[in-house]
Amino acid sequence: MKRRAKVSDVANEVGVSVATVSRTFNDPKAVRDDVRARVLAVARSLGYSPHPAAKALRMQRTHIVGAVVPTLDYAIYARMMNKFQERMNEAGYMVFMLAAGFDNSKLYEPVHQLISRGTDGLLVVGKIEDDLLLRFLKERHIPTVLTYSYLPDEPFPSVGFDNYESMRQLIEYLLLLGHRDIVMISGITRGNDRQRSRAGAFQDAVAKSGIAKRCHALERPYSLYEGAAAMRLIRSEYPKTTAVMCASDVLAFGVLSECKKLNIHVPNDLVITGYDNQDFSALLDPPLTTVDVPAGDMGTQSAEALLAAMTGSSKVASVKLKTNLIIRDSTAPAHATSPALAKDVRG
Amino acid sequence: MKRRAKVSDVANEVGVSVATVSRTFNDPKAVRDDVRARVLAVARSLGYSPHPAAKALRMQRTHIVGAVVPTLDYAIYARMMNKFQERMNEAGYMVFMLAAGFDNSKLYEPVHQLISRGTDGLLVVGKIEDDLLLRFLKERHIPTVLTYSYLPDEPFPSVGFDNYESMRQLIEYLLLLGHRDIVMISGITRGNDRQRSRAGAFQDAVAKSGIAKRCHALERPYSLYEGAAAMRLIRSEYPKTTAVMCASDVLAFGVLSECKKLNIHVPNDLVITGYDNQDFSALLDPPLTTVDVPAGDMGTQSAEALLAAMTGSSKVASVKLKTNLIIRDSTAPAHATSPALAKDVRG
DNA sequence: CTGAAAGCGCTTACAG
DNA sequence: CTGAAAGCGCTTACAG
Repeated sequence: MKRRAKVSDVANEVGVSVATVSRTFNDPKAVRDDVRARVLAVARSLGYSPHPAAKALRMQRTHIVGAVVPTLDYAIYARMMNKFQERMNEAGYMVFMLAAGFDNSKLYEPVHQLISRGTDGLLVVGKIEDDLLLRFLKERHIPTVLTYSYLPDEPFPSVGFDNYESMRQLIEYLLLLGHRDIVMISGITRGNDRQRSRAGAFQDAVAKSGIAKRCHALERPYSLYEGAAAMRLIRSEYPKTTAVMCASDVLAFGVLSECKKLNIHVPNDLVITGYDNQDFSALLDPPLTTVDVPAGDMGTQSAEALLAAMTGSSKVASVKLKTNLIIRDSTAPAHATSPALAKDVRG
Repeated sequence: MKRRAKVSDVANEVGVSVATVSRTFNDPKAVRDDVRARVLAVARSLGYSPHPAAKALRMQRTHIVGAVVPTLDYAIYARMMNKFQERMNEAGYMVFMLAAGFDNSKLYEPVHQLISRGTDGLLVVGKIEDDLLLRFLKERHIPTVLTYSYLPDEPFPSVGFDNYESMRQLIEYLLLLGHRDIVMISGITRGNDRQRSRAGAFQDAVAKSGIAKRCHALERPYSLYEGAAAMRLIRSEYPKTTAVMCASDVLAFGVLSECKKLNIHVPNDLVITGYDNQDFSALLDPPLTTVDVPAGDMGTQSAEALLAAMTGSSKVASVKLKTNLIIRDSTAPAHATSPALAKDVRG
């Protein structure tokens, strides 16, 4: 079994001190050109790379960051994390991903463990609603960036979009199309600021329009089957409903598939909207009106922000990303509205 | 800023040596009951946890493992990794995930880097087809487990299923239904033993049935749009096709959505099959015949195998997991076949 | 049952 | 430009 090469192995073979070997890598211009060249050559031939634990111990930096996401089993997070990792790797960092569930009020235990294992920085999806964790991060001065939501008033910089505003726009569009009996299916709002913002946008808009009594809000876990089940409930409990707004494309997919079973025609009998603009959404039948979310961008820019926070000099600014309302046939104004109106909204 | 507590902080406050503090955690019965209690209490109040880098340096074990998956952006891998992580965390390990693409012949560079960063063990999706990496893992004696494919002849233990056999069964079923003009759309086979096995099962089966000339195989990256595009090609190039077999549900979803656009009725005009049994597959219209893959199980059992490989005593046995043929309406024998025949195949 | 001391592999202030 | 030495925080063989 071949032992891992260490600085002293390289130093011995070249005939210099370990200090010189170390400098070759960490402060190259401090060592004479020909010596550096010889060290590099030997290091290469021995397959030397610095022992990460030794380096981390000495430098008090692990070059590891933690990323707290609700789950990996959701395309948007997966895509975001792919990009985040890519950028962090480029910068010499490794990323520990922690799938911690959707409730950010119970983050202390898992995240504390993550940090105890040694991380230089932290990325968290959404607002941290766990005071214990908030205090811990502050005390220990852990560089932290929030992502997914744009949260200018939080104690940490954030890279994300405006969940409230994007949902509000979508609702305005449905109101413009003439819908007044609307049901929203959001995700579980406890410990989840994104879902709360989206559900809140709905409540506010229907209240403002004086149609709160005709509208209803449901909370369901993200899943196709929950979407389908919710649709059955809507059909029996709120039969006058003309529009179902889902806070995720996955829920909308479930609703749509149930409509097919129930022989409810979309969009003629019922209009459906989603959120996320997943790949499949354009290929559903009918294609889904939804909100496009810049997952990849968010990953890259979150990495940028975290790197800045870790170098630590100046305060890192939050970044507000744009969403796009994508109007497709699942809300096509079948009879109710004129093409002119639809065009007006699109523009 | 609160400094992180270390052994000497605890030792000082309790009035014992660092050795005793260390023993309290690593060899509790070697320290007197009352002393241990006092140490524990102080450690707790100081929020002490051993510095991971120091511990790793001293023990020459990081308690970190690497997991090499093609991408996180695929439900099956995500679900598998969720379970793998869960089990590894329980056992005191952290998991570094590396999204390394689908071509396992180009794994050396990224995996070498991963290992240089310090990992006690390695999980790899599929067969490693990179000789450089194979040699490196052997030389350094890195405990390694392969997953996804059951590979009894590889130099490392594997936890997975039989891609060839499961696809063969599906083809037999289509042949039994009377299909003779069949197109398979597989993923890219280069550096991917799973796709090669599935494509190989197809080639062998149609050759054996003497219908190779009437059948065709396409290779496409995993994506909805590639599936849709492939369907357009099938329609124009192979118009006699009565069955399209896809090596993933995602491709099948794309094919199905294109059929809808082209006014091809499934299953009456064309029969479609997938592979993976993703959540959405049962909710497509029509629901998709596919192969159910035990993603969660695979994750847990891979963790078990890797833990065993790292304790290292005995040789770890490979585990063969079962797949299930799930027959749904996308292959409903519309006119061609009798219910009796279908029943026969299901049983 | 307990403590003093060595050493894991690295980096860097200090002296030359 | 280079080297000897200290020290990052831990664990454990050794001595008592």
